[in-house]
Amino acid sequence: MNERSFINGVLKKDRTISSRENRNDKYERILEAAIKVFAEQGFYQSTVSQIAKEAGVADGTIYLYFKNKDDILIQFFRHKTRQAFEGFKKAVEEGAHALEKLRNLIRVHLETFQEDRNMAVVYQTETHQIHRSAEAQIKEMSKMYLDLLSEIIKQGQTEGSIRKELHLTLVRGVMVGAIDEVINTWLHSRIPYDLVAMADPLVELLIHGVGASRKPENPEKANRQKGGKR
Amino acid sequence: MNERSFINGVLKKDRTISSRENRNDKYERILEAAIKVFAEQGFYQSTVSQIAKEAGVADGTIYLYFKNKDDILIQFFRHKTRQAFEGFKKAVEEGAHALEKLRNLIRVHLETFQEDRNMAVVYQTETHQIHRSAEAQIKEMSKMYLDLLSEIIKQGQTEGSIRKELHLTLVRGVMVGAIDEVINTWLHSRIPYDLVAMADPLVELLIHGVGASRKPENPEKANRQKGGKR
Amino acid sequence: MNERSFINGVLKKDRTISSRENRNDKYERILEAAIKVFAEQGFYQSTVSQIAKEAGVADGTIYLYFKNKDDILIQFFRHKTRQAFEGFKKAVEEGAHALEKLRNLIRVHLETFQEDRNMAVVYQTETHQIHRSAEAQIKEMSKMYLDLLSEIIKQGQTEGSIRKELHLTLVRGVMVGAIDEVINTWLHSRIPYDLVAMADPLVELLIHGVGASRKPENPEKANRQKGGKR
Amino acid sequence: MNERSFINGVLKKDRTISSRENRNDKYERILEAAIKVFAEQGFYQSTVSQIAKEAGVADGTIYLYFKNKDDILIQFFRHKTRQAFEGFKKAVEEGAHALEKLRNLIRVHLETFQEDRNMAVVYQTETHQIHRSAEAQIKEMSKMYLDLLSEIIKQGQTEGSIRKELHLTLVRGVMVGAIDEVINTWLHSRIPYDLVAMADPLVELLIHGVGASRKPENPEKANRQKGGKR
DNA sequence: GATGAATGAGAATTCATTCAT
DNA sequence: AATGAATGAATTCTCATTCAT
Repeated sequence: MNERSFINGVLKKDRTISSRENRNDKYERILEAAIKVFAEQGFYQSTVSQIAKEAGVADGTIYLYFKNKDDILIQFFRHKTRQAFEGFKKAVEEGAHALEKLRNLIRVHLETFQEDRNMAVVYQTETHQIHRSAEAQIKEMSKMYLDLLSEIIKQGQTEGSIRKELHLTLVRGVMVGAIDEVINTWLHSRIPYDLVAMADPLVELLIHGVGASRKPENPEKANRQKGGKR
Repeated sequence: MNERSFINGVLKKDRTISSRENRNDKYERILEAAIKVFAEQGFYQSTVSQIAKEAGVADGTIYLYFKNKDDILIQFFRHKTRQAFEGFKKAVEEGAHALEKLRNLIRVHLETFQEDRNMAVVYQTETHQIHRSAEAQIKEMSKMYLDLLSEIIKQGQTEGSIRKELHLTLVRGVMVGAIDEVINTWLHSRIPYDLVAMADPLVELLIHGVGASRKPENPEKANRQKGGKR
Repeated sequence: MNERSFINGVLKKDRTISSRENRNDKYERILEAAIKVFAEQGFYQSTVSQIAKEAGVADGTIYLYFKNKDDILIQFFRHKTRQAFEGFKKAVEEGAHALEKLRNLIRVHLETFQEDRNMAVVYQTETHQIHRSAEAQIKEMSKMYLDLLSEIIKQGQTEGSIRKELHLTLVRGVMVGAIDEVINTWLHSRIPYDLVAMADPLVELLIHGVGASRKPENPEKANRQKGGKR
Repeated sequence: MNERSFINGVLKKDRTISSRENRNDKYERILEAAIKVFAEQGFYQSTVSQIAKEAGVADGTIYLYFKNKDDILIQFFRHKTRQAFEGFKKAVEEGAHALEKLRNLIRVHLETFQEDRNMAVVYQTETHQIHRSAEAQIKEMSKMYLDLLSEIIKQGQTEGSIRKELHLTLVRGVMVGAIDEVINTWLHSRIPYDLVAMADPLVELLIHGVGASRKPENPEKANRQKGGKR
């Protein structure tokens, strides 16, 4: 940090931060409250009043920070989620090869969702809705995640750790679905357990499959897939 | 019974059947209309009036066949879905060994959802939403599917086609998630393609995994995690 | 009864009665059912369907015998009630002098209402409503009763058994109100008792008042009323 | 506190009061409007929209002050009516002996109802209707009034101004009924007259009865009642 | 005459959003 | 900026009445 940026830092702190932090603070508070309420009741069954109450602000105050109710969900995907994804990206970058990257990704993903259960619920719930105002954000988010995975898979195929003949989209789908469902199972489980502990077994499963033998048990099928004779 | 009354009898029968069929017909018509509307707009954004219009009946008629709006969703899960699951069950029974059963299950599942896109959308969407009233049905449905899968997996482990050391819940979760996501991808895809064609590659992937290497070089470790250094 | 009318009677019985009685029968059944339902829930909270069910007929059948829901109430006042009043009139006629007539009236009134509790409830409840379609009937009914009383009172004043200086309307009002309230008390009482037994004490009270002393306890007031020293 | 903030303080106070008054004001306004509408059309034939219009507020505003339509009626009995009854109680307390108390009660009662005709109509009408939700309030109200009367009657019997042998419930019933009917007659009369003027004649009538002679005109009856030979 | 499915007008109630303070 | 009372459009649901069978 050079002098300049140091001063800026101080000044910012002095001047703006207090008010900006207040602003941010209220924005965050409302967003957090909304996520909690959404997680408990679902988006459509939640009312703006409930969110306001949970956030400790007046109903009208919500509209100083969000355009409307839909906008809260949009911002959730834009900020909360994007923020999470920055973490994902970083974790991936820290992996040396594809499989390590995959493992890192899944680990942080599970960690992040375990740490913020409400976020996890809202994410899992509202992501499956179509035809909504937050659609664009969801798609964008989804794309970010898929792109992240795509890169890993492609790298794995280049490196030889992932079978080259597999169709990218399918592999990606299986991975996404599997991760999703592991989280869902955890969310709906009556008895609490450590979600992150599922990361490594999950990765192992994705890589080696459930099959007991490496050889396709069924030659015809294997031919059909052209994935068999290895 | 003279000829006259015999004819009357027949006519009456005709009338009765047609009217009974009408009744059934209307129930089905409304349910089908509702599914269409739900698929297009989501449950909460759909109005009873829209459903009535789509079904070609008056608003009040809906309430002759369904207790309230929620009940329509409940009946969807109770009837439409249960019906589909009967098909799943039969397909599974027709399989000789575990892997064949799995393949059969996934095939009919994809077939069924491909054939009734609206049903697929509503199923995928509303299953992930919070529906206090339909919760019981969704849980029951979900359980049926999971039980079906559990049986297959256990059989596979007995038969030796599925690794014995894998945790049932995790395997099941990965399978369910993968299938779900394959359907979701298909539903959201802009370019239409044959969903059923995904069945065999999907099964292959689930069984053999994405990994290129034959065996986990270190069985125990591989299972646990640390399966990387090969 | 001459021969002619005897034959008529028989014929009527033979020919018409069966169908007319059926007709009458259903009319009565519906009316009775309606009164029961009205008594239990009040006019506005009762539905035509409930009445139909109680009467054991289809909803639509109601409209073959009554113009609409309001009409049922109107007919209640027109028939059930008029019928009761015929009995009242007869009882009054059987009295020799005014006080006996009064006693007779009150006795039959209480008897009739005790015998048909539902009728009593509906009568007491719906009579106090204003602004309804049955208004005309209620007024007519009410007038009949008031006229009956008026005649008795006037006769009593002529006979010397009722103070001449009392205002007819007031006396009538007090009598009507007192009877009404005695019935109401009985209707709302948790412990059942014989309503008719109240008749004589009630009459006694109306005639002699609650006061213990012969003379008005308060001369001035007595003067004001000119009803005191007798 | 400087002058400025002092002024602000005052202003705030002003504002607060005015706003609090507004709040109260609106509650009262809606309640008053509702009573007017109920008086004109009866509870069940009145719509919330009509009340809102009469009160000059939006439909939704009603629900800021009342839980639902029923609640308006409940509050009517809880507030408007209780308020009236406080006045009754006070008037009774001001009477020296039983008969004076009775006269006072009846006078204020008639006064109060004459002054607020709508209240009188709603009271007389809805008290006799079946209102599941308002039942408790009506009962409570009714009990207050009956208790007031009971005390007076018992005192009168102690004092010797009311015949000891009379049954409390009957006496009370006759009084309540008579008062009720006097009010009803006034409410339904086409030609307007002074209701309060009925108070004294009514009391006189209740005390001395309608009978011209103090002696029971009919010995048997008198014996039966055991109210005769005094 | 009898039925009861169908209708649709009408009512209560909710709630996102606005705006005066 | 913050408030929260007020709004009124929108939605669900009921039920008297009709009418084809």
